[in-house]
Amino acid sequence: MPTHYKGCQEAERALSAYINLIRASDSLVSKASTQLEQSGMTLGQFAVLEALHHLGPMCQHTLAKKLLRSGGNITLVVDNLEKRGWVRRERQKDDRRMIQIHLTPKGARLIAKVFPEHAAAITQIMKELTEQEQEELRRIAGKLGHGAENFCLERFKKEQHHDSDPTK
Amino acid sequence: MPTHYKGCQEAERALSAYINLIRASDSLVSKASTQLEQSGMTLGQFAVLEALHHLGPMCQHTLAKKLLRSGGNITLVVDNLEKRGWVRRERQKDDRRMIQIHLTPKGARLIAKVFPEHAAAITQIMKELTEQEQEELRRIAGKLGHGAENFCLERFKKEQHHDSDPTK
DNA sequence: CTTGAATCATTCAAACTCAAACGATTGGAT
DNA sequence: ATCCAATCGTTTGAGTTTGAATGATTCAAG
Repeated sequence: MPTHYKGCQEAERALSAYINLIRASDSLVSKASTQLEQSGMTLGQFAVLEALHHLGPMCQHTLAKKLLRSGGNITLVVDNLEKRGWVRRERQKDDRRMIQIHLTPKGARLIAKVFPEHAAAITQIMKELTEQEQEELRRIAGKLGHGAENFCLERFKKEQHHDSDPTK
Repeated sequence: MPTHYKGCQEAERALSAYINLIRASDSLVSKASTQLEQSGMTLGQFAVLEALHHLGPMCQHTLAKKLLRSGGNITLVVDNLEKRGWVRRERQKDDRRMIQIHLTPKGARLIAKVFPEHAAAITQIMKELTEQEQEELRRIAGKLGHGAENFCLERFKKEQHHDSDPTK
């Protein structure tokens, strides 16, 4: 019996989980991106629109933290969203360093239509797992991505359970 | 009670799992990349070296399929690995369309040193989960990334348990 | 043998991402 | 009031990835 048998088992278990996790994520991101392309938007653009939709206007720095992206990245995504007329920049009066990003009516209509579609697509894909497996996946993956707050879900629940009023 | 309550619950469960999965994956990839940077290589470069290390020489097309990357991407990664003297291209005689990628002795020494380090780092990160959680994660994520074969793990196990002979 | 489809690698343009450098603005310390 | 550090958004350069176009090679059908 090799002296390092236990370490072996441990590494096997960890690496198996690691690889399967990343492959599953890649697979899902790929499917989600394809689905969103039909609506003419990027996954990154969707993420920004969704954050604004569920959390209201916010500055780019906050967006970057929420979405775990670099500031430069947010600048680019917001640029593209602005070109399409889905968001607008609004310099804050009290602190002119910040720029609040607002959904335009056009952008609000779009995300209000696309989000349920996207949610339905994800829900459909997740049907490959049982309810218990989904719960377990949520719990276990949550432990690994610890810093991550489920910001969008919090609001999503409220919105669905007792229709939140859209008047900011 | 809203009529769509059940669909709601379903979507909540699916989206929670989806988001946590992607965040966990991002977090792990980020940590893994940082760890590999110390060895002076990219995650993509590591993946290619690791595949060659555990599966032996293969052509770029096979690499692309194994690693779920585009052909153009593999060309670039192999270019960079070749510049560093870690792999060499060898045109096949029987089918001159294919180019087999071989580890150079230098590359073989490198991956033989780096892989255990990287495996140890992943193992360490995964300690945030219990053994049972790792098993569950492997199983559940495996269902989602279904097309994905655990090619490297298969060989990794053999190698560790009864030192496979390196003579191709 | 010749033609045409299929396979494989390369190249190129486009998009996305990050990190670092930069300029503008703010707020606190002196 | 002035200076200095911190914060915020933008720009730039480098790296990664994809998909489409291209060229080389193989194989099978006629």
